[in-house]
Amino acid sequence: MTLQQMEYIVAVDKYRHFVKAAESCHVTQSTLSVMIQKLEDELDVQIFNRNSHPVSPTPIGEKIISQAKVVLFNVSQLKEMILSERQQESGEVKLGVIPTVAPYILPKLFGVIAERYPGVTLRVTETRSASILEKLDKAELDVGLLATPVGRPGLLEIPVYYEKFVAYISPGESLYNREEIESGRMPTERLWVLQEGHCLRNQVMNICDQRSGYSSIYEAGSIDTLVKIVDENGGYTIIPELHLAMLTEAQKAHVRKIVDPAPVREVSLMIRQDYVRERMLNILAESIRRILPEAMIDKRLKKFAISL
Amino acid sequence: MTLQQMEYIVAVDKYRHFVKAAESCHVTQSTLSVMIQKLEDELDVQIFNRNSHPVSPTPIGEKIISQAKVVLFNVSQLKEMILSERQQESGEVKLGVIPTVAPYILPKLFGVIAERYPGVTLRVTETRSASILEKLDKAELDVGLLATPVGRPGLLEIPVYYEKFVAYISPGESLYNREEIESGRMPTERLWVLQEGHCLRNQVMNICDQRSGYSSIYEAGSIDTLVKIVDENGGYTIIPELHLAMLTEAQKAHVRKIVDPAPVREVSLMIRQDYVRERMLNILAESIRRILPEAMIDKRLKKFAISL
DNA sequence: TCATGGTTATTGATTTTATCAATACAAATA
DNA sequence: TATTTGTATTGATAAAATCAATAACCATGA
Repeated sequence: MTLQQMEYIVAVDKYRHFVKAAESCHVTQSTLSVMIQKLEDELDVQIFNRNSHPVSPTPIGEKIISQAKVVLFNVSQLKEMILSERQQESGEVKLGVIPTVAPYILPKLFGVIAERYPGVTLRVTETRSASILEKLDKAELDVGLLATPVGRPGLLEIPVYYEKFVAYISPGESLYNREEIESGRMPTERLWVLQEGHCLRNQVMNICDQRSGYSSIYEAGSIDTLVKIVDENGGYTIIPELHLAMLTEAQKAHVRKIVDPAPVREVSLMIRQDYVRERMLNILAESIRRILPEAMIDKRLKKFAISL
Repeated sequence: MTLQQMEYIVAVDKYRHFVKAAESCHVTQSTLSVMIQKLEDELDVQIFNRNSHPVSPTPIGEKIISQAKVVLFNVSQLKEMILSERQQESGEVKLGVIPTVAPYILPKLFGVIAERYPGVTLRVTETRSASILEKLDKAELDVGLLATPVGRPGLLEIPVYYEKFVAYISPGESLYNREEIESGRMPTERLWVLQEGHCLRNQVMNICDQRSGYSSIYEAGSIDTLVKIVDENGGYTIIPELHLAMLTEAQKAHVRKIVDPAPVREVSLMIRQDYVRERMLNILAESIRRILPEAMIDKRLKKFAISL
């Protein structure tokens, strides 16, 4: 029993005439005759009555034809579904990602997208929050991936994951001896932070003890550099959870959990309010989440999230 | 796109392994590989990701597989439907038919049944009502076809059609000059009727004017004979509508409508109350009705029906 | 880095199937 | 009885599915 045979019996039922039905199927009448007989043999039922003029389906043939139509309908649905999916799952997306997220997400994201959505082309710009927001405004970017909430008029935020912060401490520091560090007990005197303009800098400022004045005068350009500075010069810094994977075993020993409360940043996809490719957004969100550990997607972390 | 290919992708999705899936489909792994690639080429989508281990469907592949399952389910439904229909539409039926119905129904009934329900074998006995009822009681017959209502305990009646009576009058009779004859104006003096035992005899008695005494002393064994008797000896008789088709053109001129009210007999299928093959009954009823003019199936005639 | 085992892809030969053109056959019509 | 209209049959051919063998790929542990 084949789809082709089903098309043939549906055609003969429609035209009540083998020759006309054969034409409509773009085959000869003999093909139709043979194939329908074959089907009748296989199912061991007579579908058509060739004695009556014009040819007509038997009672059971009518039921077979009607079910065959259901089958063919679902096949056509399948094909249409593919067309519509492909349409929605293809095209170029201009994505802006902030530097303190990019190194943890992008390398795998390209692979996942290429593998799962071969029709999608990512065109990524790594740049700081302010620049991403501006470019979204000007529609120079389709989507941004950055720390939120931002609350910018005309733009929408779609939270994707929540990332905890940890402290990276030089063995010389007094904090080093604690197993965990309470958020309120982090002096800013020996703190290294990113350059002005990185949103992570502001977040770090929020975490640390505001009573003490800032005295660390060196500002780094990337988390990697920050860590190296601490290694060389002592002091401490605050780094996002995902950076742990990039530390050596020796460096991991310098990491301390921050608690009470554990600071968390919310990372979201951002789009213009008039962005219409909802499906593309889902693809991005799904693909990013696929890269991350389950726990980081948990919305319950949101309550600890800090803003700029 | 073939059903076979759909089975293949469903199997690969199930086993996540080409070799195992191939086994389950009773083909080699190379066949599966080639066929699935062919399907992917035709649809121009990647259904599976062969890089991941174990092999896994792409997002669109998942949708395709799930729709393919729907199609395959439809096909299996079709096959099961055929099995169940064939079961219900086959077997032998012992049918009893009264003599004043048999000649009009049976010749075509055999043809219709053979053509539309090749699995059904009719075994027909032509005999009078009382004998049919008896044999139904003793389960020597499965179904009876006779004039109703009978109202016999343990038996069910399923009305199939309604047949008018007409008068067949010798040109010598005074009634012959009327275009139509009122039921009440039919004297029994010159009336020929069937032998005792034919239910039609009783029905005719009911139609005719009861005030006059019966004087016709000859009783015929069949409608055909009755008509010939009238042709040869004068007088008149009453015959069922379906007999008209058996008259010559000359004889048809001797036919007069009976009106006010037009007498009608109800013809029904009868079965034992415990008869279980409901489907077979429908087949018989449908096939009989297929033989008759539309008008005779009209239930509105029931109100004119006469009983024994 | 190199084998190794497990997995899928490729290939050429072979079998099976679908299709066609031509023609036979059957039924209805004139 | 011829004729027309329609379906079945048949033998040849083209297309396809399948197989066995083997290549290519890839993760993983030595």
